[in-house]
Amino acid sequence: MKFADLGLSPELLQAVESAGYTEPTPIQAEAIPQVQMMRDLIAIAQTGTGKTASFVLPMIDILANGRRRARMPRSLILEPTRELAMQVSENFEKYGKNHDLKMALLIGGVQMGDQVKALDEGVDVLIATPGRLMDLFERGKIMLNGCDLLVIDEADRMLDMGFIPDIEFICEKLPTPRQTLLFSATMPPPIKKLADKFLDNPKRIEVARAASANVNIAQFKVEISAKKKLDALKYLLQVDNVQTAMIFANRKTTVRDLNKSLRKAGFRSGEIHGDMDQANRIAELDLFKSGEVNILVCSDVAARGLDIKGVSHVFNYDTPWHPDDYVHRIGRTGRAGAKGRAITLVSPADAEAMENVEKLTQMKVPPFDWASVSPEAAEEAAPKGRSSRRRSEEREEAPREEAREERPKRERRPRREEREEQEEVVEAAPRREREPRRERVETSAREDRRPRYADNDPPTKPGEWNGPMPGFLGVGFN
DNA sequence: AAAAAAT
Repeated sequence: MKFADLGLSPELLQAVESAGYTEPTPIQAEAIPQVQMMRDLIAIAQTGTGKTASFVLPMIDILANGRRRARMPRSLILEPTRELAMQVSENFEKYGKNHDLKMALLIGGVQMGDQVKALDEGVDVLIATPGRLMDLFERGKIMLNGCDLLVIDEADRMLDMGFIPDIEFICEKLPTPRQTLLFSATMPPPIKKLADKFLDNPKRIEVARAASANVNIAQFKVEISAKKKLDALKYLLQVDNVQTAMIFANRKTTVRDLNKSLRKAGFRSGEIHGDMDQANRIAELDLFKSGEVNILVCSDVAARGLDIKGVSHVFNYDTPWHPDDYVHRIGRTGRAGAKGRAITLVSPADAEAMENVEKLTQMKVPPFDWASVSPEAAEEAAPKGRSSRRRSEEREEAPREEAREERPKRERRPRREEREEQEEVVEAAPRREREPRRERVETSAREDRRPRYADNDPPTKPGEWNGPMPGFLGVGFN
């Protein structure tokens, strides 16, 4: 099957080809003909399956016929987050470059002026997050009665975020008959209900089982105490051939603190979470995409759908509360057939969440194989000032005492305490020692952002390895 | 328990 077999217009095919694609993904091959036939569609698909192009491509051809009118958009795409909306608009630009189509990106956190101006001039497609769309609608800036093609993307995520009432409100303002396409990774009952109410005899397609993890992603866990997570992470960032990594944490405060610590330690890291203003979110994402920053510390704002090329690693600094999010997070790597690695730091507080992840994915995540670390890399990354031999002796003799000595004396506010301890560890390493590592990461990131072990890395299987992790990290939860 | 989304 080739894109050329799908009955897309020559202009569109040219754009697809110049973007470097010749073969549609399974969801594209299934969905595109349905959209072309103007059928309603329920597509159950994970992100990273080529879902976006499966509606963007046929929409471009549909919208090529007909004319836009002021304030009356002809089609609407709803996205749960601003970043996803931006990404879809980039897709429209890429694939619509040979067409005279106008779009408006309606998201919060940015000035309304340009959005209103675009609406006044008339657009073919609106790409929006619900909040800003509702806002503009209530201000009388948009008429939705000419909008007879609707895409609800990431419907289950919209549900999680409490957008269903907004979506129902919007659907009621749209004309009938119209064509409605609904994309969702899962089909919880409220989404089913939404589909029954607003879709007409939809064709249902399903490409990958929900929560099935990509075989190109090698997954590992590191069981470790909460206070050693930072050390373990910094160590892994150096010894696991990390080119480009996204590091997820459960809390925005953790994201901030972690990025600070990593930068202090000389890593080129950035951060993204929902408390940052939109300009900063965009700027950080751009730095990461350009490679200027090769480590992005993120909240779950970045867990779903973001398609960034060449992410070699996903780290879960915390195990996500909701097991679905685990699948989404690790799906930021191993994209488009590339191999990726996903490493989750599991403290006792994370243990239950990890069990839920393993239940959901029906797979045991194997322990990280410390024996796979090359001795040179291990030596370079280990804390300075002690020989590796001495470290292993310490591990045998008195790991707990050592940990206790370093601990600040306050006992009553454990969260503060943990943070202070992290800072201390960072300060302990002499500045001079950190420089070479920085150089090394920079050059490798510029040359090739994809992981190097593409061929010899085995897919994840329940691991047999039960050996020790480096002495300074201790073993297991201790 | 968190995060996201309009101001």
